Amino acid sequence: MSKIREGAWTDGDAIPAEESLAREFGVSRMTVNRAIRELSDEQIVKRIQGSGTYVAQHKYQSTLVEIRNIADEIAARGHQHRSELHCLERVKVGELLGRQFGLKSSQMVFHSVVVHFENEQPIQVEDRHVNPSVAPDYMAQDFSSLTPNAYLMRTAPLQGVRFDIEACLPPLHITEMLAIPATEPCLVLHRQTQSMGQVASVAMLWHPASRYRFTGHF
Amino acid sequence: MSKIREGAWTDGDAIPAEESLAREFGVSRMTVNRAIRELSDEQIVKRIQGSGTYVAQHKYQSTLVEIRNIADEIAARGHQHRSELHCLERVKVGELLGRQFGLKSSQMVFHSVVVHFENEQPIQVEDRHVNPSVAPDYMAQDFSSLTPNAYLMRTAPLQGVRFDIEACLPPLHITEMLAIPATEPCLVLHRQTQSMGQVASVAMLWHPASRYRFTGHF
DNA sequence: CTGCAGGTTTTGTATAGACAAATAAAAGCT
DNA sequence: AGCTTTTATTTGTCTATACAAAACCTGCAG
Repeated sequence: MSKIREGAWTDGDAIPAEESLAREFGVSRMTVNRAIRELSDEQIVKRIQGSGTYVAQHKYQSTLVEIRNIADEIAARGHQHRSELHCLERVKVGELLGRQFGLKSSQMVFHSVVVHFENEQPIQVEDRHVNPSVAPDYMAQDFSSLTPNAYLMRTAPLQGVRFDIEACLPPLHITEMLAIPATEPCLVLHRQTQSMGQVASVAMLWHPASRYRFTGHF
Repeated sequence: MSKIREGAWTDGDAIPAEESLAREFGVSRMTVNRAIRELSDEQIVKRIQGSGTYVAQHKYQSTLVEIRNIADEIAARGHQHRSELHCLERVKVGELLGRQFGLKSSQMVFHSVVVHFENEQPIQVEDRHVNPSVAPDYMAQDFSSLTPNAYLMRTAPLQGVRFDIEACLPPLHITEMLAIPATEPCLVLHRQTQSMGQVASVAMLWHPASRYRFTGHF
């Protein structure tokens, strides 16, 4: 019953009351209520109890990119996923990373580098540092069968994520792992996850520009 | 009536039927129905007509990037926005773009190139093609005071957006407009907007890697 | 055992009615 | 006029009922 969408009410203010709409369309008020409530959920109209409902002028042009676990993403495309562990070690966190973790620069964290393949083509280098107080058994995992991401997800309840996406010319060792020429830029996703009140993990995800893009629709 | 949220049903499969929940909590089935429908909207449970409702095990680690109008974005940072019109013309749409618009390759579309500045530093090249049947007055606008984006938003009701983000080494004329060296990659946002059942606009937004990133949190 | 038919369960949707809560407008008082 | 009180309007929520649609289960026939 939402033929109201195409309705030419496109303006800044009021639309008829529920009761009159119900009479007009020959349906009950509950039905109109639900229809309008759904429009309200979609930010298309704004309802004010006691006053009326108004069409929302903003209609944000906000489009959204969804960022998921790389293994799930590849599986959703119906492709084959494989990963290669290049490095798994304990290292000093250092100054810059220490600030992100909220640790002293001399403290130790886990560090892993995993290359993810989609149909045997390298598509992501996952360079990750993990807070040992959140995932003490990190070093004992078999990351060829379970991605670090999936392990952390099941081990530590995710509380928050901060991330940003940038373009970058990759350093040499990244170009080698991705098997790309040194002149090809990368899409880099930085992701910092929080769990149990601490920074659980700081990851840099490198994707070759020629083989990867973030995509979405609305 | 959604004290079901904290409920310790956290598992992979089924929860009681609406009727039994209604009896248990002493409310009507409609109320239970609405409560569960809202949980379903939030992807917390999955409902299958004729079968039952199941708690969704995924609980996606989906983090979201929001993409907005560049002028609003800069204003939100408290910085000064200015734009420079480099090109405004009618051109043949060509084959590749024609497919995106759903037009024959000989038909004409509007084309504009605008450079956006944040605090007098070039931060985005907006290369845009517009379907004249959606915005016939496009050429008559003053794009130094109003961004093409904002004009289209107010002229044509936005129905859908498709986009993707990629890293790219820019062509020469882009590097000149952005005042960056030829070796610096760009973050490119392709955006295709739909309005009134047609493709209204196809835009390529070029950002210098050193001065721009998409960012978000959750 | 297999396959089909029919009945049962469960969600999806619509209806009419009732009351609460918030806002807006009108009336009344000083 | 300015303020308060009352009244009306409008949305928010819940109830009890009814039927449709999809999935599941059971029993029967072959």
